[in-house]
Amino acid sequence: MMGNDLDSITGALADLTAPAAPGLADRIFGSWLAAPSRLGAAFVAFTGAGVQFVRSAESVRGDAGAFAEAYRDRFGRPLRPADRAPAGLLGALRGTSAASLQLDLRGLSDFERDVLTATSRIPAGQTRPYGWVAREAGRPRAVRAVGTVLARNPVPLLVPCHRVVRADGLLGDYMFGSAHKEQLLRAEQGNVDEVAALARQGVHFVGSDTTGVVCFPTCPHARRITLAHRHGFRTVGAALVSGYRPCRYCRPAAEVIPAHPDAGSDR
DNA sequence: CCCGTGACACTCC
DNA sequence: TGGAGTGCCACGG
Repeated sequence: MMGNDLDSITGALADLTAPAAPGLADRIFGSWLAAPSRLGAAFVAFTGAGVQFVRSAESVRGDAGAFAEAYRDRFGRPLRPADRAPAGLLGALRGTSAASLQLDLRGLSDFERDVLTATSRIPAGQTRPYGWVAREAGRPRAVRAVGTVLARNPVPLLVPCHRVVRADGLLGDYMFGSAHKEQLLRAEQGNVDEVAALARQGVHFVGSDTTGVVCFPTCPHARRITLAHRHGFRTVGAALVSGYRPCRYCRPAAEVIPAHPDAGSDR
């Protein structure tokens, strides 16, 4: 923690000089600062309710003005320099402590929030396909819409959209470029090369014949299956047919298989 | 309100 | 086997 007496004093003074409700100031402007992240310097905008907007400095050519302009385009308010960072922000940007950081996601649609929430549940170093996020968000067929939402993720790095990948094993696109997507996954100890090698063989799921559980290849359970007991599958269905059940941790398939054959002629 | 637009997925040759 | 074609859904103009 970085608290000290000076911080306490200046914080108390700020409270005295700014007696208005924080919600009022939030309606007039947002606060911004620059901070180190796993993608180099990053610009961060926030309100009293939490972090609202994050962009790598590189993506705006290191121009804080361009960042503020992008913020204004999106949130309709100007930015003002902050004197201190929200609790937990620096650790979260660094990827060391992802917990206890408040996000201000007001203004997003329910669908967008659900997509970001599902995405934030993907552990570091692991990946899930877009279809998985769609299912976890409660709209199993809104796969393309998930991509649209993530392309506009207001808080990349904090909501780890770089962990959402294509079902065919390719990493897919990324707001800051797919090279950075790969870089982030490697930094998180993701088994990027192993997954790619499996995908080239048509394997997208891995099961253990001792536990009868089938996982995504990035699942920690999958990664500790010894070679002798490891079986690859192209689809979850193929694994189920072989008597495997989906891992309850990485959930490569819905617990209850929907399988409503004729649901096309509704309404 | 219709239409075009995607960080996708699945099916066929 | 992989690339084109088609289906998909949420949004914005």
